[in-house]
Amino acid sequence: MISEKEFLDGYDIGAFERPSVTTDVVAFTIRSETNDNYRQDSDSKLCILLIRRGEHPYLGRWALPGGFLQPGETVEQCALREIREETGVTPASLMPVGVFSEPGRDPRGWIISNAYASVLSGDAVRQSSGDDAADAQWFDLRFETGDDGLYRLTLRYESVTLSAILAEEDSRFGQSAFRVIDSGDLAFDHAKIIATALTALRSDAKKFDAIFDFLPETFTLTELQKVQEVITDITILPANFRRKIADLVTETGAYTQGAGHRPARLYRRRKP
Amino acid sequence: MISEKEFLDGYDIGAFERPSVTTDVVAFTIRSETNDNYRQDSDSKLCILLIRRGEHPYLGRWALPGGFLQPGETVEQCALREIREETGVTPASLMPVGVFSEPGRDPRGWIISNAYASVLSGDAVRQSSGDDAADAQWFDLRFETGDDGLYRLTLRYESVTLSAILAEEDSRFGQSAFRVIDSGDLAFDHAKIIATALTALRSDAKKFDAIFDFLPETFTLTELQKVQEVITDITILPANFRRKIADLVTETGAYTQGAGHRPARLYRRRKP
DNA sequence: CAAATAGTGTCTCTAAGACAATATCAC
DNA sequence: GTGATATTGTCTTAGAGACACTATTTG
Repeated sequence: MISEKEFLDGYDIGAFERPSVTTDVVAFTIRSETNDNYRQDSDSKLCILLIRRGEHPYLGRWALPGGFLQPGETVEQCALREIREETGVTPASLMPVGVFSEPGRDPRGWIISNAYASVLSGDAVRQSSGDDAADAQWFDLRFETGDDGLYRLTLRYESVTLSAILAEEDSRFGQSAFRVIDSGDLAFDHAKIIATALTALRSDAKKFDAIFDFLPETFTLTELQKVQEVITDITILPANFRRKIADLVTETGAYTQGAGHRPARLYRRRKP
Repeated sequence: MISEKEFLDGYDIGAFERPSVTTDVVAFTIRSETNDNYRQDSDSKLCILLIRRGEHPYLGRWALPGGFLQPGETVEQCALREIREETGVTPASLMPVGVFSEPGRDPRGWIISNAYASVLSGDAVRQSSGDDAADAQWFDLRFETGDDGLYRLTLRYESVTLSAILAEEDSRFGQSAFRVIDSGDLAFDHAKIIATALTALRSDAKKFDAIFDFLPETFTLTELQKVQEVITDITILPANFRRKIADLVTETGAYTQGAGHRPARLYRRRKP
């Protein structure tokens, strides 16, 4: 019998065929649209970051930011690195979405993807944009059910519109799985990844889990509520929302100014 | 500019270094202990399956069942295959636990693991046991917090006791992360995987998500309640439990027999 | 009948939802 | 004052938890 050291010295890790491992990130942010009424607060929209592919395969198509896992890093570190490279911002949160390993999902060969969702504060994104290449863009996102039970995912940036159709496969353990019926010109199986990530984000937002990360350090309760509503597509009465998050925030003592209406208290997330 | 076909024909997927990819499965079941009182119902315990390693590394130590991902299969299929190979049973559920990719977690080299939790009905396991090798055993499982905020994971099978110590790292998005302080003789980072899987199972059990899979097709409400209590370690009054699951089950019309006390209605899970 | 589990009715309390009312700024 | 948002109070209702009580079997 050989020792463990002898075994390891002689171990050939290349004896088995290995897949390539990538990480894809669905980076969410919320952007406000300027309003013509100086008194009215601006509208908000949920966006995700897409990259226009500069090489084969899917040359010229839009895809999620992502890349190959490198030796010495964890998949989480890889995801953070990708986001930083594309946006210059380190995301506040990184939420696992799932592993996508279906054979044939990448024409280059055996490639499995670890998908993460991350949330960037709209503020941070606005400040660090500019050095962006024109092939990285934030797309407005909509995700709706039709009468036929199918889901329609619509991504829009200026004149570019991508529209994918998906069917819900099954949804055990809180996680939904989707099947792509029409990829709507998105690269790879990224329509599926985006749908899965959004579903995960929505269920977290219901529990107030991810919503703080969309906002800067201090925020008003109305801003916070709007974040939740934009994500979940569910409106709730302000009085009730305030009661529910009361324990998760603390007052800063400061107020908003010059908004054309009554100023609002600024809050900060309370450490639990 | 070359075409996509030309690109793919010339693509060398081996140009980058790749990790090996494995799947590890935490297979749960519930076993009942025979009681000396003929009237009293048997006690139940939560168990997981461990395999005694027959080769380096960690030769002779206990480890989770698992194996390398093979070309042409998804990680979920790989997990199911591993469970089937070790138990002869196809699990009712397969729940993603996380990806473990920390450098150095496997002495053989760069190996990342996709962990799944699965639930087997105690019935099915009992029927198909016997052809088991002696190196696959069901261990009783306990997982408790101490006063110091550390967690103690205890696994026991006959005279073998494995006892690991873990610290909770952070717990965003409902998923807890643990750091191993003492692996308690478990192979690799499997103490961490087990702790993470159990935490995930517990939170699912609270929502009645996984508890049905522990039982055969038909069951009594008391059995169902006991399953939940064994997993979550939280007891609840029978009257209240019945109210809460009322919508998730249907009566079969049949009753239990010969239990030394009043017979119980048999129920079946209601398809939603 | 005794021991043990099966099953029901109902009270209380909390939290969610609905609604109404009041407060405060910029212009 | 007007238009907008901010903030609070309270009524109603749904559901969780606690308790007390009744029902049914086997030995």
